[in-house]
Amino acid sequence: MESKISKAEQTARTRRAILDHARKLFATQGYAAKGTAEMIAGLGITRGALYHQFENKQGVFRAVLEEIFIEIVQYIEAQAVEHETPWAQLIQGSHAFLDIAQREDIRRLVFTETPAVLDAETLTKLDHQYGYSLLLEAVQAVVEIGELNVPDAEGFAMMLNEALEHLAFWTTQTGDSERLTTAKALVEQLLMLHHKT
Amino acid sequence: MESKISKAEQTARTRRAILDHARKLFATQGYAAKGTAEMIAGLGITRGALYHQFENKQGVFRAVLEEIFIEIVQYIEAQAVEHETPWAQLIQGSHAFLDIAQREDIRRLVFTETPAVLDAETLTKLDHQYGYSLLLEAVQAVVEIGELNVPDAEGFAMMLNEALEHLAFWTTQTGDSERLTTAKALVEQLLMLHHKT
DNA sequence: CACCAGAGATACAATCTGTATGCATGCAAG
DNA sequence: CTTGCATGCATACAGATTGTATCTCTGGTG
Repeated sequence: MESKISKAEQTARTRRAILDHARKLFATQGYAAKGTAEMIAGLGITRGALYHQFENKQGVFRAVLEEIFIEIVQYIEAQAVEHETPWAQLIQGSHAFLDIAQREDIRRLVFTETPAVLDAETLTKLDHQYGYSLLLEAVQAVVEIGELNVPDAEGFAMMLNEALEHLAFWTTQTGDSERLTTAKALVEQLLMLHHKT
Repeated sequence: MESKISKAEQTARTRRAILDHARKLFATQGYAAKGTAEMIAGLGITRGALYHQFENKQGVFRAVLEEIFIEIVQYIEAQAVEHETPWAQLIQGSHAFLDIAQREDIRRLVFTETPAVLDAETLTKLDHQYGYSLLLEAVQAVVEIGELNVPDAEGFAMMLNEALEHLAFWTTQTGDSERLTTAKALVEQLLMLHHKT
C-alpha cells in the first residue's frame, strides 16, 4: 500500500490545480485566448484529467466563476457581520460588494468575460444562487424589523441587486477611484429613501 | 466583354454580403459560436474571399461593429436635427442613443460581445471615433452659446459618454420598459444640473 | 494588346475541442 | 485477503476551425 492519497483527495487536488491555474489564465488573458492545453500545462496532468473532472472547457469557466461568487459572498458576509443592526449590515454589505468588485481578476472575469461566455440563463441561475440570494436575506431582515418601506422585498432586492451590479461595472471601467465613492453615495441614498425609523 | 461589374463593385458586393450575414450570426448566436465557414455559407463565395477582404475573423467583427456605430451616430443626428437649439439637440440626442440601444442586435453586439472580443484599446479607439466624438461636438456647441456650466468640455463629454453607455447597458438588461423612462429622466436631470440659461 | 494588380478559389498547415479507449488503482463486498 | 468494479487519468484520434500559401482569372491602364 504505497498509495498515499485517497481517490477523493486525488480528485480534490486535480480540480484545485486546474481551477487555480485556469482562473489566472482567464483573468489575465481571457477565456477565448486560452485553450485546455494551457490550462493543465505545468500541473503534471493531461487534458484527459481535465475532461474527466469537468464537462468541457466552459465547465471549467463556470466552476471558476462559481468559486469567485463564493469568495464575494464570503467577503460581504465577513464585512456585514462587523455591524450590529440589519440596517447597517445591508448598507455595509452593499459597500463591501462595490469594494471587492474593484479587484482586477473579479472585474475581468465577472464583468468582461462572463457575459460572452455564459448564456443569460446560466448566468442568471448563478447570480440568483449567490449574490441575489444573499441580498434578499439582508433585505428581508430589515423588512422584518420594520425599517424598510418597500411594497415587495423580493422585487426590491432584485432592483437593488441590478443597481449594485451595474454600479460595480461602472466603477471598474476606469482607474478613477472617485467613482467608487460616488457609487457608494448613490447606493446609500437609494437605501435611505426607503428607510423607515 | 461579358464582365458586368467593375472590381470596385465586386469588392463592395462581397464585403456587403459578408458583413450583413456575419452581423446576423453574431447578433443572434455570438462571435465565438460562429466560424468563418458559416459567415460565407450561401453567399456564393469561399472563405478565400473573406480573408482577402478582411484581415481575419476579428476583422470582420470590427467592421460589423463599425457599421453599427455609424448607424447609431446617424440615428442620433437624424433625431437631433429635428430640434432647434444646441441644448435641445444635446438632450434629445442623448435620449436617441438610449432609444436605439434598445434594439436587440445592438444590445448583443455592443454590450455583450464586444467587450470580450475586442481589447480595451481597440474599443476605446472606436468609441472615441464615433460616439464620444459626436457627443463632444454637441457639448461644445452648448458651451459656446454659454448655456453649459462645466469646467471642461472634454471632461464633461467623457463623463456623459460613460454615463450614457452604462445607462444604455442597464436599460437593456431586462425587458422592463420602465428602465428606459428612468434612464432618460436621469440623463435629463444630470444635464439640467449643469444648465445655465 | 500586353501587363499587372486585385479578387477569389483551392489546398494545406497548425491548432484546438471533445471523444473513445486502455490502464492502473482505491475501495467495498464477500 | 481477494475479487470485482467503479473511478481517475493518459493516450490516441476524429472533427472542426483559423489562418496562410499558391494558383487562376479578369478588369483596368498605358
